[in-house]
Amino acid sequence: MRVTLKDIAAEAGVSPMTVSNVINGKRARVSQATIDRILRIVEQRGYVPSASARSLAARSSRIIGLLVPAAGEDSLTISPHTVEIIGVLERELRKHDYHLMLRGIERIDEIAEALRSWNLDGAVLLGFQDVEIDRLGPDTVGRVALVAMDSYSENPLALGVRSDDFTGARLAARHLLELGHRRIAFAGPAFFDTGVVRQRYEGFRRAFVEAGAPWEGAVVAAVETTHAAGRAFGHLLAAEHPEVTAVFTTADILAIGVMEGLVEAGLAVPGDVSVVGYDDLDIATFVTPKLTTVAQDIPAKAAVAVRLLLGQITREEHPDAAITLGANLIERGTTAGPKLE
Amino acid sequence: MRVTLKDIAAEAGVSPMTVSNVINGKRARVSQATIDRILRIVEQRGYVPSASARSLAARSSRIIGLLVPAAGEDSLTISPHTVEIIGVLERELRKHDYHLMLRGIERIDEIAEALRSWNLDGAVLLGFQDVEIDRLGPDTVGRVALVAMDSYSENPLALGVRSDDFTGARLAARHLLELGHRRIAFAGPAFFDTGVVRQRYEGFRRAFVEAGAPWEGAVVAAVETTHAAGRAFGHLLAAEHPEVTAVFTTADILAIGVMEGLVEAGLAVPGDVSVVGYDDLDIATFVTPKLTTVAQDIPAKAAVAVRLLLGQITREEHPDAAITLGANLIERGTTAGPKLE
DNA sequence: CGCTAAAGGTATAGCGCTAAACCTAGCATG
DNA sequence: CATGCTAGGTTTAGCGCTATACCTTTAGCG
Repeated sequence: MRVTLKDIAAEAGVSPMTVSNVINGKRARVSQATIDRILRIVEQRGYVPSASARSLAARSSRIIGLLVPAAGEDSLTISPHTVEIIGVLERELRKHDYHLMLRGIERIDEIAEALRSWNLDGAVLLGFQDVEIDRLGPDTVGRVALVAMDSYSENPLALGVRSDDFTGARLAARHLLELGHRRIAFAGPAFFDTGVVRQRYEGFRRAFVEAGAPWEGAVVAAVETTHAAGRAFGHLLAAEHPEVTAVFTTADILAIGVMEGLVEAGLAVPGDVSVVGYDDLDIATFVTPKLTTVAQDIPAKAAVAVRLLLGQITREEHPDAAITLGANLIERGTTAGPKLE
Repeated sequence: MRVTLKDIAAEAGVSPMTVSNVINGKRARVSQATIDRILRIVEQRGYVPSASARSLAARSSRIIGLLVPAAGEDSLTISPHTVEIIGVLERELRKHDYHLMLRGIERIDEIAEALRSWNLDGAVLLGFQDVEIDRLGPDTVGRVALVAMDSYSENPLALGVRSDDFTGARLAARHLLELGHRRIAFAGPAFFDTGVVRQRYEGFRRAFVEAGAPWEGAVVAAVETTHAAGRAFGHLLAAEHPEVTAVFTTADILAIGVMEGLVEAGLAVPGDVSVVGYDDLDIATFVTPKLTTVAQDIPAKAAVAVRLLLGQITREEHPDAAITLGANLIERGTTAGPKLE
């Protein structure tokens, strides 16, 4: 049989409530002698509190949900970028004695279900579109602390944490423009009207304005964030857009696909076409030449998410709203001046 | 206030127990009319059962722990290989209405704590050493279903699921030997005496025996499974082992590091030195030339883990013990015959 | 001396659910 | 007619914990 609070209490000769208080650190009204005695017995008997009983009685689970979109039969698409976030989230939460529950979300209303079923104290939304986050209402969310990674949604129920995508893209585009490129492609997933991609798109445009470069030089393409789609886009560029001398992509994996596609089509990187990625994942340095890319501080992003989450949970106040971290360009080997004709 | 079973019961004019039975699919002794009425009300009121109350009353949480070693201040080291596993685990478990709780383990006895605190129905051990798994006793584990990924531990409390590492390494080594290589390096983490690495090491040796090649030709080195360590090893090989014409590594990331190190030292891959990786991750095709590597069916591995887990949970029987899946060699561009002198 | 306040607890009443045992009406059966 | 069986439920008694309110004893103080 399980060792319970009652057992400890009986052995220590106090009421269960006192043991509960000691274990939960509410020691103001307990004598030091009693505290020591209880802790010794707890240790000895290997008592571990029942989390379910706690959640039930205290109406708080100390679980944070990690909610990730799951497309039907597919398993979760966890990008390398996401993995790093998960690792840091777990560590930070564990430090504060919270637990992480991973849950794939197929339909958006499963969010509410997940939150209520487990009495989650909070949740991190990872990889949702802004439109989906916009849809969250007070009825679904309740009094749960919510943080949305890489979101620009204005929904006050889910605080956004993101790096400065506008600036990141602007720096990348400026870099290409300064190198002398004028016909530049923008390749990213098809959500130009909202969120992260929108920001990067706008940053990209801004650089053109700032450089006084004609916007007609830009080729904007919707390309899925996969290696395969990037490769196909590389082929397409080579075949149908010979005037393009540089490509900005919204993800390293996409950039690497594009590189491969271009090379297969007989073009050199950066000799004929320059390529810029986004995220500065490890893989950026695995390709030859090494990928020029925009770096964001992913561990910091995750740490901020936890801070925001716990801020909402412990103080009842709703903290300062969305937080935006920096982004900067890492120049490596895939960018150079355009070929002189 | 939360909508509870009682509320539903009151509205439907039945006892809470009947509602409970209907919701849990134990409908044998309930009339169809009552079932329909209850389900309609549940739907209408948006009733979501409280998981904590359930766990407490039923002594079963429907949570599976995903336990991963966490080295102190570092965040979880989740390799790309691991990520894929996590995604599949989540999907398979969700299908069966189980949930996944991610937990970093710093000291081995935290496993017991995690299991008991949340009343876990089972757990997947990901990334532990065989020696650690060997140490798990019935007292720590209790009646919890345990599956250890990539383990060769004989501990009957934690069923191993792995691919055939012996054969994988044997195929890789045979490939190199058949190409004519005789001075071959084996590079892998320093756990030669146990588990996965042991199997691969033995498979590697076996290939030498089978080919009638002199074992003196082998150079066995302990190299951490990181890009940086691989790169350093590449340098070392070039400087101190010019006789070596091929390298077998226990991980793609390591192989990629070695490639980079060799190239930096002025050697060509595969012109001067052939390289073989392990896992066939996406990154294996990102490098130039593309990496020859040993592939394992990772989704299948995860699916088997879930099957084993649920088998233990639902039927009380302990299933058939460890399961080993296949492994096969993917020949790409990093292997060729040794240079003729 | 009477009163207050602090220290150090305890008692009560759930949290929301489920396992297990029990109940009852209605019908068939020998 | 006594009996058993079945369908369709209900009752009881917790699971292990915590929030809240309450109760003593002792010392301090004017």
